[in-house]
Amino acid sequence: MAKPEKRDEIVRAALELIAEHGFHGAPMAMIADRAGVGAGTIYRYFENKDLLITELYREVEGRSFPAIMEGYVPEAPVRERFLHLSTALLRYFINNSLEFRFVEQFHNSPYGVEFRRERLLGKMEDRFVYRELFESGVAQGVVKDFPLPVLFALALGPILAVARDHILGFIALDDVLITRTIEACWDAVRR
Amino acid sequence: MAKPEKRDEIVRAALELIAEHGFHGAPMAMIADRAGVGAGTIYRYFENKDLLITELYREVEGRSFPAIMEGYVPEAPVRERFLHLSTALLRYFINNSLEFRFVEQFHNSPYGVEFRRERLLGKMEDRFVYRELFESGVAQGVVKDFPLPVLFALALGPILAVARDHILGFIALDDVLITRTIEACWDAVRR
Amino acid sequence: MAKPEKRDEIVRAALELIAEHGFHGAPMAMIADRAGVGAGTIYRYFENKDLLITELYREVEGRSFPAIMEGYVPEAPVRERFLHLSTALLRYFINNSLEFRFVEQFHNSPYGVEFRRERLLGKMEDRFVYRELFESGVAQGVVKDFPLPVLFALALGPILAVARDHILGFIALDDVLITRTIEACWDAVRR
Amino acid sequence: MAKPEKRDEIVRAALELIAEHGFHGAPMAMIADRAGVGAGTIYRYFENKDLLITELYREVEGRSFPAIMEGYVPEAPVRERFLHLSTALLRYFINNSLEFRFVEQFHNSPYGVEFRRERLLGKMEDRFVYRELFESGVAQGVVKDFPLPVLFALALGPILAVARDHILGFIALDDVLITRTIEACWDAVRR
DNA sequence: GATGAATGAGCGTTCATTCAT
DNA sequence: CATGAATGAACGCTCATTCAT
Repeated sequence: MAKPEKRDEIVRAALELIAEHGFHGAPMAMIADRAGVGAGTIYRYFENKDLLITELYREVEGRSFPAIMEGYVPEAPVRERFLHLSTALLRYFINNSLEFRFVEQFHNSPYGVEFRRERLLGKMEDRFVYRELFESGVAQGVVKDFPLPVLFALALGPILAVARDHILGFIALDDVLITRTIEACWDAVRR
Repeated sequence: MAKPEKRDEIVRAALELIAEHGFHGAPMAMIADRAGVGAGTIYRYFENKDLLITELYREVEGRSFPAIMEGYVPEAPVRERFLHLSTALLRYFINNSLEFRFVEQFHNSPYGVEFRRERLLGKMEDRFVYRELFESGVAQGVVKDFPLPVLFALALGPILAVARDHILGFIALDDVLITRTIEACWDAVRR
Repeated sequence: MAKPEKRDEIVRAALELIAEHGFHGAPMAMIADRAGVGAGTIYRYFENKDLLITELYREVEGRSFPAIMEGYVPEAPVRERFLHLSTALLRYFINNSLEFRFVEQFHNSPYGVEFRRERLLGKMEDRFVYRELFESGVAQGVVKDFPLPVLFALALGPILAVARDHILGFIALDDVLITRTIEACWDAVRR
Repeated sequence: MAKPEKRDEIVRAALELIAEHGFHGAPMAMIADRAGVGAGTIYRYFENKDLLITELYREVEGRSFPAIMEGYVPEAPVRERFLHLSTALLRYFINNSLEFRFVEQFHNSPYGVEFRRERLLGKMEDRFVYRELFESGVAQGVVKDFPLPVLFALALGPILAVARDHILGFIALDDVLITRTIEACWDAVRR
């Protein structure tokens, strides 16, 4: 087994275990086991558990970006672009529930606090598109004039909530419901 | 120190420590210490740590109910009632950040999963008012016809998000911003 | 078993194991085992392994003092006093080989370095008597005018060496040989 | 890089690291690194770490021999020869502090015990000269009639002690002090 | 009823050694 | 021959839980 494959196996195993059982339920030995790797091997790729988790987070965070940018038309009207991004994001969460649950775990953990600010300021890739979108929306007078974090809350808060509920089996989001939900989010941010 | 006082001290200490440092940062010995109680004493009131935490959760969950019900007029129009409840809830979170942070921690933890269903079904006190409100709103045609979890997501998702951001110091919610944010949430759910 | 007894058992077990097998050969679990105590119990008495070892050292270092001071006559001539102290010290080492070997291990270890200075400056109890003795000896012109560390080296270097050899079974020190050896040490320091 | 050079690099690296940081601070990987060699390569030259260290010891022990023999006159009087050897040895220790510190570490470690006997019996090169010297000294009646280990202790114990103190910076040995110290050692062994 | 000393399973991490390349 | 990635046993340490007092 070549080098990058082992790293990937470790990352995948950590993602799975943390998504399924939380940070408590993912000891290094268990991650190693699930990755088909010796316990010490993890430390060849990651200095310690904290760094494994934060690197995993960065990796996972980046993965949604291409998904939401596919078919994105920067010249389209703000509303269209909002609907596109948000629909794609919700779909991505639903179709990648491991990633979604890991990220949720991460955000509500000691690790996540330091990452919050950069997310709020729209410094991460996917947030950055949203940021630009909101800023031009506000400038054009089609989006309510709120501080960025409030707009993020209005747009993404419900998306995260319904994604969570869907993944846990409390609702079944189909195409129609997704579309309507995203449109309701638009109602929240639009002027 | 009489019996119920000890129990209360333990609960208070656990709330504080978990809110401030997360579940990791709140060993039983530390909780006992902060409560001014012997380590073994906790086990006279709570069978084990899990039960301490879930009981603490139930208690904390119930506390917001009186706060949001104060001045609530069941006969008022749906919109008015929604604005009242949501504003009161957001204010409660902001003014009781320990409780808020604990509940957030709880929801994103192995403990929280089993509690989600009853929340989603509006079985907890405060959710129950919301549930009735949404149901009558839908019946009257003033609220979008969504499954309950989606309405909860649209209404409460942003509230939780802005409360979090406020408590962490990323935004400063004043009366005006609170009102406008809640009105935006109404835009999301109203027809 | 009452509290101080457990602490003493731990200290004794650590002393034995380190004396017999060196620092490598004395894992915490083994110390706990030999002390008849749970592994975690050690940490109720000592914050960590380093502190267990340095506290053990301080304790052991102090033990030789009463032994060498017994029958010490501060008014006696320098030579007499030197012979008394050194003989008593060598006897103490021989009769307490665990302590001796532990201290030897300690001095030649990362732990020991910081303690060396205070020993050299005669700041420890037993060294302090020697220091006074040498200083008055130099003042009276009966001891060679050397820096203190050199006098310590001349007096104690051979004592440590023969104690080591005796304990390891390479020589058999009897009363006559002890006396003659100490007198030879006096020859080294006397004018 | 040819074979013997690699071996030398490994030996040098091990010497440096152990002298500087002790046995704890010299993992095989670090030795390999410092030697500019792969970790596995060490095992082509040394069966395991213990053997690397003991071989290193034998090598280092031998190095002082030429230094002390330079200018040694076997026909000179015992006193002269003693002063020559001991002065040269002390100087060697001071000028080769890495070797000195390694050897000290070694002696006070599980490794060192088995080597003590042959040293005490004067079976190693440099000890052998001393042994002969002492034996002829005793025969001539100019050296005290002690068992060999006691004579070694009286002569070398102080030398090791002052070398240690000098290297650690607690005293500054200059030519005068060296000479006087060695003469004091002679006082200890001479009749 | 209350205590807190004692416990030991389980954690994250290190490192001497092996072996496929 | 040389490599260095991989290994896993063993380490120091934590903490939920128990139980003698």
